Amino acid sequence: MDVKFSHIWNVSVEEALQLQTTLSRLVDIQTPLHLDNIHLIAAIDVAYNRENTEMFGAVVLMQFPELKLLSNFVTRAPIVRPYLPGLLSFREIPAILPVLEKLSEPIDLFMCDAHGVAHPRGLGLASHLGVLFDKPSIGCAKKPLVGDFIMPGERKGSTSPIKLNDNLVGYVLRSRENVKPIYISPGHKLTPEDALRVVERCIRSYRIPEPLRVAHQMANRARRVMEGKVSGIRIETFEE
DNA sequence: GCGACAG
DNA sequence: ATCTTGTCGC
Ligand SMILES: [Mg+2]
Repeated sequence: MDVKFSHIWNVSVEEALQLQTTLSRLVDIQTPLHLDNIHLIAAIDVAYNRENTEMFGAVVLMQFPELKLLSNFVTRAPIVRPYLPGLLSFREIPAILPVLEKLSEPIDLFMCDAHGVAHPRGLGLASHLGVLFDKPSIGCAKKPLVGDFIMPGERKGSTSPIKLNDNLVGYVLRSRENVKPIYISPGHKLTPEDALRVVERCIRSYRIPEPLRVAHQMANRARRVMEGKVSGIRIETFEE
């Protein structure tokens, strides 16, 4: 899979903010998505080691709408930037970029554990990734970042709009009855309603949509398996 | 100046 | 995000 736009990642905070503003002009949340043409979803998540020195990324390919796990790709990368609210994409995208560029499968849509346009400058991680690869993307976060909204009803399926400066940027969705809701916003190439529809169809029995739930598990599994190892060689330590 | 603040 | 066992409620 090739990127449409590419830019350096080791930039200063000021440059990162400027890049977001520039790239946000390319974001499209107007063009409707034809659900019938969506067959392959790539869900992405990243896990960290306890020392906060390494990231383990997972890209899970799931068949839609059957939600059948097709494949999983993992990566390992050093943490080079601290976490700053609003700049998450500059920290996590570099870790998974290598895998995505090597993928040959025809990805129809990205689902990310982050926000899309519900972001201070309209370019959350999901939007950033969507623009770079020129593909539809959805942001599905566990906590709000910006925007105004009221809590949806306690019943599964209840929703409430998220507004940012009078603009609709997403929906809060109660994916499970009496359980904290999730925050959905389009990343790129689909509308807020489309993003909500896709996520709703990805909810199986848990709060987190199946693709992201599995990606989260795979990222953590990769950490368990790989951390402590060096270039594929198992290192064992024994006490005196 | 204060509070908010994805992962 | 990560550190962690039991406990309460649906
Ligand atoms: Mg995550």
